[in-house]
Amino acid sequence: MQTVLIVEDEQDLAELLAFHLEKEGYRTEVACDGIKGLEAARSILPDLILLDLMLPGLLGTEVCKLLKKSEATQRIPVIMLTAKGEEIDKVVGFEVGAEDYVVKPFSTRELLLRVKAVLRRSAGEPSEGPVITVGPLSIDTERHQVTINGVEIGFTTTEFKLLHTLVKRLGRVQSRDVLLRDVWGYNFVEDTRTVDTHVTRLRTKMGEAGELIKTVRGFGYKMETDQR
Amino acid sequence: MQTVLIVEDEQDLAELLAFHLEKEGYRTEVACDGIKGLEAARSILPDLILLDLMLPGLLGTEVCKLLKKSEATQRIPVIMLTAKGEEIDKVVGFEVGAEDYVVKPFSTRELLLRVKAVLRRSAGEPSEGPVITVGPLSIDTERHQVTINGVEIGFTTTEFKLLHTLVKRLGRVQSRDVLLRDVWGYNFVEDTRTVDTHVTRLRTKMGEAGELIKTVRGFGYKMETDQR
DNA sequence: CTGTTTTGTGAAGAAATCGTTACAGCGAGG
DNA sequence: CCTCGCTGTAACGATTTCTTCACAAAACAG
Repeated sequence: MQTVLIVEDEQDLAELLAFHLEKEGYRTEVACDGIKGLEAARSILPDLILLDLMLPGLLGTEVCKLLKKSEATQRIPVIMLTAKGEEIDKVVGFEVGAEDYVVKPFSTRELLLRVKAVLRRSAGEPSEGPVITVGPLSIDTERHQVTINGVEIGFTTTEFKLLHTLVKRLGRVQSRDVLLRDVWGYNFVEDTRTVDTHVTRLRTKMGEAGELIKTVRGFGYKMETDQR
Repeated sequence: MQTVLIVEDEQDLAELLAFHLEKEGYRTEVACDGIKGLEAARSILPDLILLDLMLPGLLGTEVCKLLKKSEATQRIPVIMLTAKGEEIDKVVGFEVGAEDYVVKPFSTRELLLRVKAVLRRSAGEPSEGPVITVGPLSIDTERHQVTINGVEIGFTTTEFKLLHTLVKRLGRVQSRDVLLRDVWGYNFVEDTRTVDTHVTRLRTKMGEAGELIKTVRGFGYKMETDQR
């Protein structure tokens, strides 16, 4: 059985989360501020942490950074809970190293899906460090720097986030919907070519490495694994 | 056929929703206030409830809480309809255990998509992992990849969905109607050879493994279990 | 064995998706 | 107030993919 640590100061919400997660068969622990969250994480070593961004005592982002610094807790995946308008950019840009994030108010369904997805994944793959490399492409999430064959390339914020999201989910197809939600923060959109346009821009800037981004017709895009 | 209960006091909206849902092939029931909604839910046990937040008589949140308390209705998913500005911030759906929520004014399309998503999930194909294997055939839904004896084969969107559906329901015959509904999203169709054509293409691309797809004359197609 | 129904299949027109370019709005920084 | 860079949208082909249709093949019933 897997354990989920919930770090959230609104008691109601924390309880609800715990309720739903337990209904799905997870064991849960709750901590109501940043410090306690950190302590709890270190002592019980949960399989996943749901971390509120706005916390009394110690901000969620700080907690997350600290977790990622320590050997013991480094590999525990973190899903950030953010209110709309809070500095999602930082979380997404991944100066913080969270696996995923969800914007409040969110639906039970969505959160549970993400929890499941993250847990399923973390079973196999090691969670990566601050620098991710795919073939000739290397992206440093802390510095917001991308190099291809050692040459640094300038990307805009949106481009970087898009690229990062694709790389982070290496090999897995991301639908336009998902990308719009995770990169752009749109909650619901019908039919836009925005993603396509940005992919084109990415590919152009990436030169040859642009071919790493593969179109999956009818579904979305994915970053090619370099193994071949 | 699945039933959706609509609990909404604005008659116009309720009718509009009912109309669209029926067009999509669902049966609908309408209740115009909280009390009646609760009664209806208990007597007809719908597969899904669309629940307005602001209801005369009994607030939507209360209705939802009560539903979740009772054994019989506990598992019925609820989608909350909330007006903008209503205390969504309190994560309306959450405190009360709703599966999802939609903010008014919403597009019909959006609502329908959510309804489908929720129902699909609760109708529960066994929540399979990302990779399914049958004999020499292996399909990875996350990567959108199919391999036969280790060799990757390219499938188009529809082909992939069709194959996935057949594999998901291993050994069970799927009628053309069902396939058209689940793969193509068509609701009412008469006599089309589209499915046949696609099955042919699947078989061709699959080579020897194509024999795994069996024709059940007069009924439809099924994916053979590999034991023999 | 024969007639009838159902399924397989190839080709061609119809439709959908995607890549790309151009452009206008917006905001930051001078 | 102006300029410049970033973004999202629209538009237009170019392809790819889907659907339909016609006919062949196979299964079935009597």
